[in-house]
Amino acid sequence: MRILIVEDEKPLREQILSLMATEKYACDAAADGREGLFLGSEYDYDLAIIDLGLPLLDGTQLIRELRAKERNFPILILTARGNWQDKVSGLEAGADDYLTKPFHPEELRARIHALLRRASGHASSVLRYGPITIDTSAKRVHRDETEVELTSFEYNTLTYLALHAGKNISKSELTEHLYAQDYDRDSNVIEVFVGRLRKKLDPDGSLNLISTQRGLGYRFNLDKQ
Amino acid sequence: MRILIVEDEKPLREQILSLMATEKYACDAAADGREGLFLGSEYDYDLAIIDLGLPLLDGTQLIRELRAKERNFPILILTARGNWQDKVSGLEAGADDYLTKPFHPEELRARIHALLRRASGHASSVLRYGPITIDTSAKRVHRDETEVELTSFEYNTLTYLALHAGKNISKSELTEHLYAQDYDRDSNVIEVFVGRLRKKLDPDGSLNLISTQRGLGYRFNLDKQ
DNA sequence: CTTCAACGATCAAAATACGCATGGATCGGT
DNA sequence: ACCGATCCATGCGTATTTTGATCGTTGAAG
Repeated sequence: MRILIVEDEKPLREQILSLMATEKYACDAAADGREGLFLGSEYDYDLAIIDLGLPLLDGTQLIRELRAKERNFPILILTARGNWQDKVSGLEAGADDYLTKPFHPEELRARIHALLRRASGHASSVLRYGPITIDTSAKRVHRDETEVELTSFEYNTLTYLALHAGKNISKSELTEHLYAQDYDRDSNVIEVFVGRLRKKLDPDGSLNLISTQRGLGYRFNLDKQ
Repeated sequence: MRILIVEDEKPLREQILSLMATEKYACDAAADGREGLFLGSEYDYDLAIIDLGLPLLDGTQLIRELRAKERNFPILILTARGNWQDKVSGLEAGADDYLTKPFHPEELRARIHALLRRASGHASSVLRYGPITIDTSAKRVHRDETEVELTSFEYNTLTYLALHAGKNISKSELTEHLYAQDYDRDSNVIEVFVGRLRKKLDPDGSLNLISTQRGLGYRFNLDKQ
């Protein structure tokens, strides 16, 4: 999952970044509205966290411009306590949720979870695909009642593929969503991780868990239940 | 739009109901959790507003049971001021948003807007041409319910032709769009790929899927639906 | 009606690109 | 410094793409 953070106050920005890091999300950060607009236009994020009070380009305006450009990822706005008018204008501009500063880190974590979950059209935090079960809040994976130990990259790769079950996901889409900015493209990390996932989750290939569409990408083949 | 309201305090319930009425939403109201569960299981709502502190069946539990029954409409929860733990557990149970009581009516209106917009924001990426179906986000092609496996060049050729259905597309236009830089002209790759597409998608020629305009190019013959 | 030339279709072989497994290097946390 | 996680380089096997040769079609001219 790749997340954009637009926050001008450095301490808060750093705090959010480190929180996101513990969650193993790939993050890009911008310190003002204009930079945020640039990044948000450039990349396809899974979520954006935007402070409404921003230099150079107001948060509300930033959201409007992003939405005008068909950027449809969920947006969580941060507002100073007390002025609900801000929240309302932000939501009307196209944000999906808000959080009042100061906030409890745990709450931010929960809101982000909820937004990402909702954006992928899944209500419950446990995803079930036949014998494969992914608990996104505990970040644990089971196959037929027995837990499968995954590293965080293996987990992220699996989740991204599973959330787009049935779709062909290109390797570049995967790297874009699993890694932060500028990543060396000519590497075969993705192939390695897909290989590991197959070995761990479907050693004998009987599930045909992840199939490769040569030249197009990978596809997660189990239906959500 | 049909909305479910589960709120035990009558004055607040009435207030929400009248607010919804001004928005022209169709509403059902329940005064306790059990009634809410009954209504929520029975009908397919577009959104639910649920107070967390409910008699007979706790709000969090109610949400969990609804989600377990595959009720995937967005849920907005109402909580008493101050205890963010409630919100968190509600969101983890499968809610999408919350509002702290007391709230400003204007704000409730905005949140509901945002949720409904998000829920319906599923722009279909499926192109349908009679029996031929192209899912551009999954990069998969079907003819009459059965999937047709295409290689990436076959897929690209098909999509370009389909997106310009009814028009004559010259071979040079195709090469220009399918290949990066100037491509060796005296080659018959395009003919080969058109041939493959015809064979895979319309083996007996009954659809007249792609006709050739001698000297002009090719034409995709099905109308978009 | 036949002939001819230009164009397109088809096929199979050759060239290429792509993905996979493997093992070792490097990174990062404890 | 250690250990596991992640990343990278290599070579191999194979699906895909490309090519070139051949054959079929078309439409116009003779």
